[in-house]
Amino acid sequence: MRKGSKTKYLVLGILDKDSQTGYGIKKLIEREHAHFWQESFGQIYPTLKKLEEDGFIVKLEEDNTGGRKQIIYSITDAGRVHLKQWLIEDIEVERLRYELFVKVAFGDSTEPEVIVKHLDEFISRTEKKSKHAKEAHEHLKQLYSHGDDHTYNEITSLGGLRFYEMMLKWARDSKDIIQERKINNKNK
Amino acid sequence: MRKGSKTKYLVLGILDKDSQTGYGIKKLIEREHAHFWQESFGQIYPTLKKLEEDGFIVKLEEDNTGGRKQIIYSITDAGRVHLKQWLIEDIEVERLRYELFVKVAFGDSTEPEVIVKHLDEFISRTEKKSKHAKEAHEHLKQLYSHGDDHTYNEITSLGGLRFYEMMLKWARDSKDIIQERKINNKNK
DNA sequence: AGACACATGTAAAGCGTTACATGATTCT
DNA sequence: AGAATCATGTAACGCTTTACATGTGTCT
Repeated sequence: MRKGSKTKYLVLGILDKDSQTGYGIKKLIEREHAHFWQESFGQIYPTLKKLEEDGFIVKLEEDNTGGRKQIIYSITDAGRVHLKQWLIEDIEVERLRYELFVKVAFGDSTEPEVIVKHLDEFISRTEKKSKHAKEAHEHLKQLYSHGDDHTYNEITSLGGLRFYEMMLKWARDSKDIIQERKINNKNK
Repeated sequence: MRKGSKTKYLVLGILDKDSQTGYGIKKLIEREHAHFWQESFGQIYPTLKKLEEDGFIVKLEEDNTGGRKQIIYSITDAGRVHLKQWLIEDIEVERLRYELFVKVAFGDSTEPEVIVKHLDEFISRTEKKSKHAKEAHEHLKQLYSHGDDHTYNEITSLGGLRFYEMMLKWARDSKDIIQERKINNKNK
């Protein structure tokens, strides 16, 4: 029941779709999985080394001849078996840490204006993410209607989109409640 | 710009509402902040020690006389200043790790039934949490209508509730999409 | 020329969970 | 009597981020 790192499965899952460099894996996680997962270079490169030692991936191409240093990795059959095995296992990690919620929960320890400011900043940050997620989701939906199936990406991007939209609505509603109860009614 | 641990602020924020034991702080985080934050004993007790050394909290009462060992901590003025300072600072941590999304995203590497099973299990886990969050939120709303103001707790619990409801709807919709596209249409 | 993105990798430091150790009280 | 909960605390281990080091290619 030990909760080991999931990094290797992220790497394996990505490589099962297409061969990639370590850098490419990192960028892909940022682009497609950022709503619900994140990894750093400091974890990806050592993981890649370890996965190769274990025979789960191989170096497909090492472009070192004068040009830019680049190592493209590819998944092996053993790697695919290992990934499939993990996909069947029960889910262990459901963890989220949102500092905004903590600060809002402690609102009574400061001025309402401080909390409203955090909510405003959150709203503008999240509006960008939401817009981005919407575009990505529309794109994937269109690919499907053109016969190019990315159903699982479409579903996860839908989750990201709905998450951002829900959070935006929550932040706006919360702002309204605080303003109504704590700011406009100060002359109570 | 270093992202230090937030544990001490959680502790301070909770103690600013009421004096507590370390155990009580842990339980309170589980009860009221679990939707968006979590802490372990292994972090709370050392943090309490450190906060006392720094003069941000004091031992209010040490019930050690024959009875059950218990240390109640209370926040100091210096602690309140420290907390208020942090509440003004910009938000640094917005991190979530949902293994379910990773597994769904890698759906093509396994059978659709495997993904549907994970979604089903997620739905039953989340239904419980959602129900619980709804009750907590209703309770806080009622307290307000009776003149007992817990606005900030009400807002954060609303966030938790909406999060679970959104996730439930997403999981159900996703299941439908997978069944329609991947399972019923196998005879394509 | 300078900024930025591509690309790989290591080391240090700190974060955080889990397991362990210990014991009292309350509930069934 | 036994299980669950209350209660405190430490140690080990592993996870994860951040900073650093280094260099190429592309765009303005």
